[in-house]
Amino acid sequence: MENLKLFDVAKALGLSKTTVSKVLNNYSDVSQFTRIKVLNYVKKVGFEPNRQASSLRKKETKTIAIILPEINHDFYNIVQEGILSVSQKNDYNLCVAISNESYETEKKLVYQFLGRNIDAIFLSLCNETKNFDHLKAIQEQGKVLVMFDKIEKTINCPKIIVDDRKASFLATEHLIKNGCKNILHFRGGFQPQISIDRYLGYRDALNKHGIPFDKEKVFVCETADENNGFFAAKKVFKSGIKFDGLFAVTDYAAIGAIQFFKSKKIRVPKDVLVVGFSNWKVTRFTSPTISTVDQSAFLMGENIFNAFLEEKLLKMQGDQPGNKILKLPTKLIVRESSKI
Amino acid sequence: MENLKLFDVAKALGLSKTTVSKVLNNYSDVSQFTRIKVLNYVKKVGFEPNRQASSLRKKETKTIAIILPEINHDFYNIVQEGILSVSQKNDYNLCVAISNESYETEKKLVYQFLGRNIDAIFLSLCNETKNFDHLKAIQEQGKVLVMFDKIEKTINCPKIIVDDRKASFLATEHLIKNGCKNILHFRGGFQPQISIDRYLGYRDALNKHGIPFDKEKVFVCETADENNGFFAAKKVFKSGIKFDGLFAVTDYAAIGAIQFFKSKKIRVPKDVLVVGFSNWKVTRFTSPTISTVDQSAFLMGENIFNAFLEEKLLKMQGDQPGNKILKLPTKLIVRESSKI
DNA sequence: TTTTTTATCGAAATCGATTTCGAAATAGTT
DNA sequence: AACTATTTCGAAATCGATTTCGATAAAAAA
Repeated sequence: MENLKLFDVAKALGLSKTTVSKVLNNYSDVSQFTRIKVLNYVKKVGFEPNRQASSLRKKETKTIAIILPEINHDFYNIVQEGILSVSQKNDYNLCVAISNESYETEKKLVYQFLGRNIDAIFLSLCNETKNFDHLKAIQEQGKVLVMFDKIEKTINCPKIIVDDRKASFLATEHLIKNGCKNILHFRGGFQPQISIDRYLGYRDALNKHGIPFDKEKVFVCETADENNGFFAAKKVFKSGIKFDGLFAVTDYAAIGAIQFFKSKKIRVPKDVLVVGFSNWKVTRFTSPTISTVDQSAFLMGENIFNAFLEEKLLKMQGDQPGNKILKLPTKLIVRESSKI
Repeated sequence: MENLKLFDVAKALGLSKTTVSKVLNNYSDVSQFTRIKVLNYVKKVGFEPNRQASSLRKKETKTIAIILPEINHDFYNIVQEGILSVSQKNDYNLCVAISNESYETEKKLVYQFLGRNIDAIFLSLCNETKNFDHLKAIQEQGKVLVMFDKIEKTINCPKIIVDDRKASFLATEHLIKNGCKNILHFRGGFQPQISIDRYLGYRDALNKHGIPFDKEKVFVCETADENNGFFAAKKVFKSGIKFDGLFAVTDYAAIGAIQFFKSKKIRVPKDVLVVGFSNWKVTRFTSPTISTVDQSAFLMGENIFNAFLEEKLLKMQGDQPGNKILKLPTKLIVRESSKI
């Protein structure tokens, strides 16, 4: 609480700054007796070494940055909560920044954070990011990069995602098992991996159950929001394609579609079963409530931070960055929109 | 992008570190000629002074912390977005932490951040916080404190809120003007100011329109979430109180109430008009869609950061912390739940 | 021309820790 | 007892900037 300095502590104990600092940094050349004396005193007076001075010398800021494409987003919020739950315990600070789905901003933020010597960057890519030099820069500067959710496979770093493909397979299979024969898929853009994987999972399920794939039933929702979903549904409707199920790449796309269906008196789930993706809070409150895939976001957050800790160890041993892809389990949540 | 140091820049230009640093810090004792030479070179090679070294000397970290009661919360998300929109421009970093509505955590976080010499703390209080010593500590350490949303009036610092009382007055008046004579109010706890103000706004409206206040019609929803709203509605129902309108302290309380009403075939808005508070995303997607009060969260975020900048100026002039309360405008958003 | 101001620069001290390296004391070996 | 090895500690260098203060040169005043 006060503004004690290392020197004050040392003087009070009749020791040198060096020794006190060594205790605090777990050096071995301090006697047990002295160590305990120091620790007790430090605790008593609540001394904490000045962060800036320490960082300057140790080249470690105990601060990590997270760059998100959007902030008002249930999934990312809970991921953040998960990270904070572990990072706060480990005495790390978390700086948040938003790229707003803009590559330029993303790049700028990365370099900005590098200039501040953060220890690591946790990143979920923008949809439009195609150049990855800024990511390489992170590693060239000896900082840790952990990617999650929207990742880039060609970059060597730990990656935490959910098994989108399998989750989408299960979601689609759920529709099939509930009698759907003509299942629409509203997919995301062609860029982010998650969008591709969800599409592939959809196809996997059709395959397994011998339902012929019909590319007329797949619609691209670039931003995967409610308007996108609404207009995709409208297109489907106008084209006269037969359908009795919909697997949407996000909950918002599903919501948009359902809004359109309502406007045309197409009943959900009577006429068409709908499953979304992400388990956004909203889906519990719409009517009908919407079936969806829960991505265990909190768990993802915890794993992101832990991956960072592992990576730090690797680096201390002089190893190259790890390249594990951790695929977390998902859970299909069945609600009214897909209950027959 | 490189790891240049002040010394490298100085050497390259045939100057001393001192002079280069002076240019970068706008000292007056540098000739125009030298100044331009330095600035050009610095820009060319992209030199940025080491943050930790600079902070150590200047005692300014260009980092601010925001402590929120919850994170997965539309209002706080957008406030955060607003802050970031200005802070990123001003070259500040924003560290986020969550108190989880726990006083102990809030206190711990404050002291933790103080230990890291952040320049300011932006804080929305926990509902349970009754002791404010940790807030005083912020100011005693010469750091800036800005409170918003859930504030404590007795602490001297800039405060940014919306005019909860007036907004609630307008929301309630809207119900009255639409014919409601028996208006319920689901209020928050007795602690946070916003909860009190919303309650007072409700009473103001009744007063103005000559509707007698009936305390039987007010129910406390401590956590103001959907369960709270549900059970409050249940209590109302069981008690047999007559009602034709509901003004709820939060959108979630409103949602919970509507869910209960549905279960009892009480129709919204036919039998009862409902208005919530906060304009959460959800309210656009429920059915009926829910009338609510928009709090201009983004604007609040911008104002929080600007208040910090002003405060910094005051401090430089040696003045005491300001004590302005800035009340931002709100907007009543009428949707299906209160349309007759 | 001499003296005083003013403009411009840099050497060195400083911020507050960490780390290197050597000294002193103690323990262990022959 | 003499010598080596091991503990335990602290003086001083270091991290990379900022700031103080004094030196020099140039301009202004006498």
